[in-house]
Amino acid sequence: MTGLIMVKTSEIIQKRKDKFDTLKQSKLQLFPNDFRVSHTVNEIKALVEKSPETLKADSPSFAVAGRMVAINRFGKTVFIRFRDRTGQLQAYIRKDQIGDEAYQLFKQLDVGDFVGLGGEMFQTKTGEWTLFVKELQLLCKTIRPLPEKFHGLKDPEKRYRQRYLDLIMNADARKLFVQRSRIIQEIRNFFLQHDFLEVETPMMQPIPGGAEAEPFITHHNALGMDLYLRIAPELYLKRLVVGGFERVFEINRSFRNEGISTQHNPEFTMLEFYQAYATFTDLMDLTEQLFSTVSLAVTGSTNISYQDDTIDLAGPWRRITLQKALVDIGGIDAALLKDKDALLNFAAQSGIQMTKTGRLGKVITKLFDAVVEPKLIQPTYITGYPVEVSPLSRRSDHEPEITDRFELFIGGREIANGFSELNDPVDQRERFSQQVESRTAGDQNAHLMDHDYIEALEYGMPPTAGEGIGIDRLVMLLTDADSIREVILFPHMKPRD
RNA sequence: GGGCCGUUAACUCAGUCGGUAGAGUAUCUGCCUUUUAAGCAGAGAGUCGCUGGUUCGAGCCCAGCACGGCCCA
Repeated sequence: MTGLIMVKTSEIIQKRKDKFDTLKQSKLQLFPNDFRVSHTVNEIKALVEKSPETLKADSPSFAVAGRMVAINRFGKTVFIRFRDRTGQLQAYIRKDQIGDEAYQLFKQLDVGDFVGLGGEMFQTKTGEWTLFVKELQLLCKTIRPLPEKFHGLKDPEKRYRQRYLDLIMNADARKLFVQRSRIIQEIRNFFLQHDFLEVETPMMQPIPGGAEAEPFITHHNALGMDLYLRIAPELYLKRLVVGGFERVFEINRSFRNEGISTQHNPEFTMLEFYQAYATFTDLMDLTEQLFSTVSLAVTGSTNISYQDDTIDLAGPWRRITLQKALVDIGGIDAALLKDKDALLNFAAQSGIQMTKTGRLGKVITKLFDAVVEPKLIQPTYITGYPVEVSPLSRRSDHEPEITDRFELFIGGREIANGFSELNDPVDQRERFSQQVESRTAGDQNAHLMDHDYIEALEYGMPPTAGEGIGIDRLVMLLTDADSIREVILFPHMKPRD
């Protein structure tokens, strides 16, 4: 027995296992795969709606399959509810219809088992359309009992670790992940309709770039080198613009080696897109269109209710500079904004902890996160980001110390980040050099020098604007979810034991 | 990293002042041929997250740890 962990099996599961063994010994196929389905539940329901008279007169036969989610047993009859991918239907089983042998078999089945059913539709006394079962076949025997049907599965830990149980038990969870799929499909359609090309770029990168974040490190044995899981696809997508793909997008999984919270999962889904001959203001217009289109398609409205707020996604959205937002929304004296020490003083007095004391631009954006961001409930574009916090953005023609960049905030959270791309390779090299200096000075997340990317720029990237949108956060917004774990099928969890 | 809360039957949850562990659903047995969380009668089911401590005695008090939730950083 050494090395074996003795797990005490609960009574209820032990009884199921005993039943399982008994059924197996009776030569019954517990896992057949020869049942053929003629209709889904929804197809049958559509026929009920469309031509109930035909169903009554002609009694056509249906073959359906699904998981039993409820069983009401009487002496010689049974009502069951079963579910396939399209919906739920009631079936009625009578001993005098399916015969003694089949009825005895059915008595051995449990909620959760899969069955194949053949029969006709009829209406019960209460008028509910129900499948009158003529033939019945077990399609999959289960050993573990499902959670109780009335209260369902509530324990968040179990819902995340065993998402399949959440999906079986909770209609809301099923609905949410269908919504997520539709949101992503709508985004894809939108960009395809706007003549963008969908591409795939490396997830394993020799130099992680495109964002300020800590990467996961992995190792390639044959090459004998470390590689990094991407923190963003940005620098590869812009290489494609250099290559002549003037409009590209990637719905990408990216990875950041940071803390886990209701807003952060180590791997997350992002949309990035790049459009040549466009500016950051063009992308602001495009994003307003995108969100309105997706929201309308998925929720039926551009007005959504999120937590305690009603959010209007129909554009145009408010556009305001970082400086003005700090003064008007954050209540900071405009005179302080040019003075780093004065700002740090203000932060200290207001009880705002400033962990990183970088340069003025860093302090300003930190302060913004604390005093302005939570107040940006309605969609708001913030513009006028300093060059030093925007190492990949084009300088403003009017004010060289700020960039042609915006961030989008909705519901008090950053949803998107976009800018006119820096396509001057000389300026880009200088920006990277400054980042490397910051890194040497202790900023772990500052960019690394990427000579290969600069070489690409030296071959010439047309004027271009690009943007990244956090898909998980967008899904949260459109599904009224308060935690990122609610919108990711298998969120990262610490292993148990 | 810090604070607060949680972890008891398969699921959802009670558990008083520290005195041998409770309910509903589910399960099992019996009855029941139109139920809607079906009903009636009966039965079984627990390493009270883990490890220590205090105590005659701990689900309950104390300490540490694990996992989870919320908030803060």
